Amino acid sequence: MEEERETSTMTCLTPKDPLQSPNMLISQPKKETTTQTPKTTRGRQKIEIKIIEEETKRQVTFSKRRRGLFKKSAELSVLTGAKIAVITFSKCGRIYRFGHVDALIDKYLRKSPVKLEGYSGDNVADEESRRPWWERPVESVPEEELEEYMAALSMLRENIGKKIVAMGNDRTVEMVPAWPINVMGWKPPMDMQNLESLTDGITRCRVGQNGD
Amino acid sequence: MEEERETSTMTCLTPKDPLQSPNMLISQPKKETTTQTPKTTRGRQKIEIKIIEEETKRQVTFSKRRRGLFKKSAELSVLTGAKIAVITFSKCGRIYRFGHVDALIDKYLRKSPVKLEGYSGDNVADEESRRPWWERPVESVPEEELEEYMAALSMLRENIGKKIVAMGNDRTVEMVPAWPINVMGWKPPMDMQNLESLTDGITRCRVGQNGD
DNA sequence: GTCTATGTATAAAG
DNA sequence: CTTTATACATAGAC
Repeated sequence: MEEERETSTMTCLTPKDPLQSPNMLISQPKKETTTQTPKTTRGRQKIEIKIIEEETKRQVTFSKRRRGLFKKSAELSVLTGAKIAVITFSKCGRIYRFGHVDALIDKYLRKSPVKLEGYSGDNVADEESRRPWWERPVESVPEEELEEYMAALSMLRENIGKKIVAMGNDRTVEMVPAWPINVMGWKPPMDMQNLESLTDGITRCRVGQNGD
Repeated sequence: MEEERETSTMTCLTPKDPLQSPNMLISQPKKETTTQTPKTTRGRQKIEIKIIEEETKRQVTFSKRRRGLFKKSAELSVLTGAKIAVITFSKCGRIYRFGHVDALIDKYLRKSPVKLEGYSGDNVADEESRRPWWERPVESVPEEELEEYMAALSMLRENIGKKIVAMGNDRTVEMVPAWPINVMGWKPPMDMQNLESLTDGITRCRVGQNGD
């Protein structure tokens, strides 16, 4: 059964060869048999890694590949004992999660403090503005400022994380950058590059060694 | 160059065939040539998805598969325009991240409120205990309570997220559970099952449609 | 890190 | 959803 494989694998994969004509595969009569197995599909086709414009096709791909990604995550998790969280925001607005995202986010935020940028909260009523913004009751924050307020509160929280780290947990290990991979011919997608970089303050951090 | 492929691919993959003797592959002389290409490796071997006990092997696998996972994440991201964040806590304590984790965590926390459980803060000095705990200066929180304080602050923040949702952003889309995949014969790893479930309060949420 | 052989994911079609 | 054929990931050895 495997006998012919050897001959084939030698010719099957030649990654250096750019494959000049991908679709000539179906037009070639391979055997002398006249009933040459009508080849129901062309099999998995090579695709370029760029945005799939066609809506339906994109959704199918998203669905298939998200499954695959989560399966890989699960396997990696089991094989190596690593804890993994994956969050996916689909283009049309759905969130898909893998792993105990909330628990791991919590763990992550505690161990990876980021820079604090001030939130002034100028627009609140006078009677509240005497207190620092983060001590004011949530209700006094104008609705249109809520998102900004939350971001600031988030950073406050992360700052506390920094304080905790400073308090003695600051044994360090290296942290890889957000885009560690360097696939040939591949670059980070534009929309990711454009996101604000909250990671500027992150260089090194430590997570617990025991019970990890 | 591709001509021989057809003959080979027909015999290459027969997933239904359990492959009764995996190591007979190397002992079989495939051709009549006496110099039968000594088969330098056995190729990729099938492995069971369970913890790899051997330290070195586990680290190699972690490293290879984490790369693979990040590459898949990048491809999915580019192909479908999805935004993806992956956090990996290796067994020995390293954090590896993919994507703009912090920005997406922030987005995630804003859109996915979880239940608030009280943090009483009983141990603070008297002069501060008149204010609600979350309005007290961080410095007044005893060091040993900091972690608990942070968790509570986190939940407060998420509660604000809930308020935002209630304020008119509550168009809903389905959220999948943390373990959506159902691979045959596969179950979530024990250590993930044991993590506290902060997701109890999460059922549905909405993320922005435009500019997403 | 690289290489090889093979297991697995998945594009296209039903 | 399932099937098919093929592209791609990766286990094992260096």
